[in-house]
Amino acid sequence: MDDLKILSTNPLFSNISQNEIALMLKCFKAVKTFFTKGETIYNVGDKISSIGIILSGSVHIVKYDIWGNSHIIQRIDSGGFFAETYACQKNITCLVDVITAQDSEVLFINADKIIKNCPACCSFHQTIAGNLLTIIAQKNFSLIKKIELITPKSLRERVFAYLSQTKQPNETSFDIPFDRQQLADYLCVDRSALSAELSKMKKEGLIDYHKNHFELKLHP
Amino acid sequence: MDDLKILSTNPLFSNISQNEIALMLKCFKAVKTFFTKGETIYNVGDKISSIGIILSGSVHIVKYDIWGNSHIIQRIDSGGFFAETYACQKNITCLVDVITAQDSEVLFINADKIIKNCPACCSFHQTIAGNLLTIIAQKNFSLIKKIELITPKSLRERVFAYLSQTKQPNETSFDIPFDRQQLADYLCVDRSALSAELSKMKKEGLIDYHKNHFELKLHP
DNA sequence: TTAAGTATGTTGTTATAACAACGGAAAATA
DNA sequence: TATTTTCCGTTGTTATAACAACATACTTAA
Repeated sequence: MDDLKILSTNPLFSNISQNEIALMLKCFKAVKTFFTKGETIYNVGDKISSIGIILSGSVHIVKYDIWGNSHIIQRIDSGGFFAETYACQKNITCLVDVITAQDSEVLFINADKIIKNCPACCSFHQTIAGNLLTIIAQKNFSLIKKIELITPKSLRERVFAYLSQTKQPNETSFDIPFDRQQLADYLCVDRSALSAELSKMKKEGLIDYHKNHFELKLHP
Repeated sequence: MDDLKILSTNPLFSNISQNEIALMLKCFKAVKTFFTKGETIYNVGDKISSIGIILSGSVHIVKYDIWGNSHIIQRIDSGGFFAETYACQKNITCLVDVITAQDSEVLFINADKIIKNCPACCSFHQTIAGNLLTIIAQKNFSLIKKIELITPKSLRERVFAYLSQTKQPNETSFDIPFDRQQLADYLCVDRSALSAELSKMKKEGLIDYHKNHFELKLHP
């Protein structure tokens, strides 16, 4: 069964064997549902209790602005999952739509089933609960770093924030994984303005760089 | 014992009685430690495995910029807790310092103890694990909303983002909990610029407001 | 090698928000 | 009520980044 192979690559099931996964899906009463392209899986306003894992296909997370225009804010492909933030909380309603981008198979797992132990108190049950916690904590961490990046108003501060996040401790010289346009998108600034600021910083002796290789010169 | 009363107000222990809390602390091998004012609880670079709950006193979360200047980014008072994001992940190191702002008593609970069930498989153990998950998911949610607020570059878009986050569905008229200065801080903009933009939007017929009461006029 | 295409840097203009400074209204206090 | 303080809006100036347009490498393919 191919589904188990896909699930075994999912961080939710890391350190759990395919045999154990199969057992858990029964225990969780997980439900596999087929959606045709363009179908809505979750709606704005929904109360959500299940995490969705994409077995095949892909979905879009769609957000509406105040004028009613829709914007795709995220695309999740086969093997990915969604709604974990919602499913772990009661009393909140969904702020986005989840819509299939193609014909898709989605596996739903009720978050309560993960949190509450089955009577058998099986060891892999603890593992998946811990995995879920770690996943959400990781997302938390990356959101915090993102906020640190875009909170500063000035372009120079954002560049410094990014460079200090990216560099390893005790290293001043390092490569970044973005080209200029990607870095500009990541920092939510204009590319040419970024280039201009970078070369200004180089002239002032604050940094040095060549292509993707950067160096911080903090004590000139 | 006053500690139990403080803990029972902590969201980590919601729906758990004081008697049960007392039992759990033993089960978790929770450690209470006294720190004098100015002592460092966690350092940048630390591997962290325990959540800290403040029984008395308060702590500062301190972040260093690239020049080595320190900034207090959060203050946590008695009853609050910290390091939950770090304690739920292995393989990451702490990016901040945690320093006591006054003489303080802190209770440390190893996150693994919460995740992994005790042999007794007690019911309140599940409750606290679920609480922890909910807390982190909630934080996640509020971080996402914060990012939505500060991602738009223009002041007007930020105002719209805030108003649409704050209004109830199917309501166009509502109160906001901030005065102008607080709202400006929340949106990371200048107060007078915010006032100017708001009155421009009112002139254009997009919104109406009086003090804290706002109305969205989307279809003029 | 030449040609085409892409990534990056540079310059000048413009829009926008920060900032400073002030005036008036409302609220709090005496 | 009188006085002080706080809050909010307004105006003008300035700094900054977006934007457009172009120049210059560097890459890739013909």
